[in-house]
Amino acid sequence: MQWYDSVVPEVGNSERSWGGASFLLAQVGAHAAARFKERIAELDLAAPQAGLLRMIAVTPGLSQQAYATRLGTPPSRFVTLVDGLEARGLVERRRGEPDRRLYALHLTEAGQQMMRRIGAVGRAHENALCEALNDTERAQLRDLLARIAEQQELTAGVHPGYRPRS
Amino acid sequence: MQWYDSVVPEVGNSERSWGGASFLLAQVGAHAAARFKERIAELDLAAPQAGLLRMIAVTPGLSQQAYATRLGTPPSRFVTLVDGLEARGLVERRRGEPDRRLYALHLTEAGQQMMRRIGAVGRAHENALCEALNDTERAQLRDLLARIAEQQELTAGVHPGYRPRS
DNA sequence: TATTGTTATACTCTATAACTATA
DNA sequence: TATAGTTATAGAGTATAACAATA
Repeated sequence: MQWYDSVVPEVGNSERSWGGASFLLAQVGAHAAARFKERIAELDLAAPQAGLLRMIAVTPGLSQQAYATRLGTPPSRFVTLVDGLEARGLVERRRGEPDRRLYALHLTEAGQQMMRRIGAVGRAHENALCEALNDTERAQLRDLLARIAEQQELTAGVHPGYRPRS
Repeated sequence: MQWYDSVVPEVGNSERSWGGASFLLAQVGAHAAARFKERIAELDLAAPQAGLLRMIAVTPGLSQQAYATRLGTPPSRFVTLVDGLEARGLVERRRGEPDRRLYALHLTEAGQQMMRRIGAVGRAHENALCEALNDTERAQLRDLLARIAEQQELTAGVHPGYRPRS
């Protein structure tokens, strides 16, 4: 008998679906996101900002449109996101050459420093979240989740929260 | 080399934290929630409504306050949630006896029928989401997630989305 | 005329706090 | 005076669509 079975011993199959992998995934996933949001807020960042910083760090110099397309974000929302990072001096808009319609995005020095702090936050978060599992089990979990992600055609490193909700 | 490693081969440790279990959990968890939202929308329900219906099905007859406390939801939001379900004839408010300040919540006949349809949706959702895994692996995944949930002190069957965001 | 980026606006969801009724 | 539930209102976050600049 598992923990997630024990609480609803008397109900039928329909209610029991809450003990399935899909509900646990949504539940624990939302918990993970909430805890990360708390930690990243201490750097005065929102989670989507941290995700964008990381994407720029990994693949710098693309146009705003290119990043927005990769993330699945509507342009107007993406502009707001970049505005916040640029106002804090973490990201730089460099006018396109020769096509002056586009802006290539780059991390500033401060932005690269921020990425290192985000990395530290991420590692602390990972450890706190997986405290119940040993190293072998964590690897097992990563493997199972990665296989689901691949089969569901999720893009590595891109959180679905960037996509429109409708 | 895993799928989630292969995409960012050249970057440092800070950016690599996106391949950790915690990011995969948030990512796949958000995906699971989004897919469930789509499916449940075909029954003209929002996900939080389905979760509340299920809680009432499992433990009927409590006061609104009791449910709201269990879910961690502010009273005003809870009222809105119940209003929607009552207007559709899925949930019934029964005036408290003898304390006429409370309303005990029960599923109507239509509400119980709806729970069966939700159960079918949930099973289809589970199968689609876990298509990449065989039965043994699904059990493994449930076990790992349930251990994290327990250590993180999550309440079984209660999605963190009911809690205030601040 | 098409494309990149921006701004204006409206909509959805939710939290805070004031309010009503019962105790 | 305290508690259960409700209503009013404001705020955050986000999408739609119109717009300006450049090609």
